[in-house]
Amino acid sequence: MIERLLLNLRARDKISAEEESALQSLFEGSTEVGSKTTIVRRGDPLQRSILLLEGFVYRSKDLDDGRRQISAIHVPGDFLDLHGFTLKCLDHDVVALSAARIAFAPHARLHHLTETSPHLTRVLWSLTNRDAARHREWELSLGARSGKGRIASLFCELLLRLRLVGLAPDDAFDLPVSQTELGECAGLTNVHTSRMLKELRCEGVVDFSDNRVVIRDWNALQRIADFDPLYLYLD
Amino acid sequence: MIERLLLNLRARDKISAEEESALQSLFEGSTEVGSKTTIVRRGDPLQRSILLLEGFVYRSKDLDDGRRQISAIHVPGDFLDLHGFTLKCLDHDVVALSAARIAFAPHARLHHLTETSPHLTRVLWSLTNRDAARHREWELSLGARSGKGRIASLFCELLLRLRLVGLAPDDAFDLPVSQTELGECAGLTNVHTSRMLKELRCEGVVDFSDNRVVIRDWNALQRIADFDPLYLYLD
DNA sequence: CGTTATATTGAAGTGCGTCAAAAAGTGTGG
DNA sequence: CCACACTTTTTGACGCACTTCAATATAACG
Repeated sequence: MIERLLLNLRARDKISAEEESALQSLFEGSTEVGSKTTIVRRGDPLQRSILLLEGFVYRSKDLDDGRRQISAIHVPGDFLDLHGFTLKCLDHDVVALSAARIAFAPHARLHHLTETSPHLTRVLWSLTNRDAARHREWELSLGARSGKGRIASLFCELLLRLRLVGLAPDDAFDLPVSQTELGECAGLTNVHTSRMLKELRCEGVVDFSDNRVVIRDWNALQRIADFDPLYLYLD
Repeated sequence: MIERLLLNLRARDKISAEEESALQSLFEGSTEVGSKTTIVRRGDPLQRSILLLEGFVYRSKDLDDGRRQISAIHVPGDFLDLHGFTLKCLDHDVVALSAARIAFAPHARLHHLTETSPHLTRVLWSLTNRDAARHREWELSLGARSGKGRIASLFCELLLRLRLVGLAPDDAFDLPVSQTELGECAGLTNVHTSRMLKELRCEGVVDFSDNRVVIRDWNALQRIADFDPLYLYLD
């Protein structure tokens, strides 16, 4: 069940067999949620953290004028709200992009883990720090990259993250987002997102259609994004 | 020496007297660094984390075309690179905005702390999670707020953070940044930053000049920013 | 087969960038 | 104290990336 989480963790740290089973026992049974379900609501008190097993999920924040910003996209093997363990509530919503399967880690068990395994505590801490690193890269995108560059950068990031958990064996992967949602990641309107995707497609760089990203020219995509994977801490 | 750090921590958690001295003993002697000094360079291997005692510091990332994005501003009492303890190196630079005084926490001591105090470990973990929450809010700013709103939002955030550590007793505070640097926080050019500041000044909302922010109409500033302090987790 | 989401395209508007020059401030050495 | 160089701020004119509005097309679905 936690294989993909382990792939994530082992990209940076050694996890022993005993530690693996300690992690395993963090979780109680898994659940299915439907597409567009709000999994965690901003401000709600939290008693558990959630691991994404299958499907795609985003974090988002809203402004009063109706504008919305997606601040992260989560792929299988990601914790959705591990930061909620120390923060007690979230400053943002967590919403399913697609149908998803999730597992719960009660905060009491996480607490017990921090009391008994300093190493695993550091490993989980590190996971939330990698979340933050991706937030910083998105700040760079939103503040400094062109529209096309933001989309290219997002595709580069997702390819590497999905490849790590075995969901992008060749240079292609499923991505169940509408162009509107993609625009909400990139700080663009759906209209402009559509235009930028068309350009990327016509230039033979990347093709996004039918909820699937097919990368045709990885070097060109990285160049357009000015992509440097250091921030993903995948070694 | 760590009074301001403690103010930060105690905004969310109880810290006992023994814990206070455990935190105290994390640090070895303090140092002065000059304005514009790069304190930590992206990619460098790290053996210690740094606490900001006095002065202002930012985190920044660059693109090849010369554009730069500041992803965070740090105020006294902030850890600059506590995330470096688990990440081993940073994905961004850490640079002094003004002359600054810093103290060092060797990673060996942080490691020891995680082995001996689960509670303090969770408390420090929480600090990095609050960093990430600010990153998310900046993503919202950069992706969805207008130029004026981004600047207003930044001023709102800094007021509350500085007030917490006693550096904004009334609705005003020192902020040693140029308009170019302010623009690099907000994803704006120095020219447009200047125009937005002029508007805010002429509307009687906030006055930024001589490296000092004077808030004239706190309600209007919050309204322009669509500011909600939940993400600062100050309770 | 209609009904509703999503994607595409066009035309026009605007917030912000770019370029350039002037004005104001800051520091240095004489 | 002034003279000088340098940085920062301000202002104007113009251009462009992206938005807005609106219509059409395409796909998804009961």
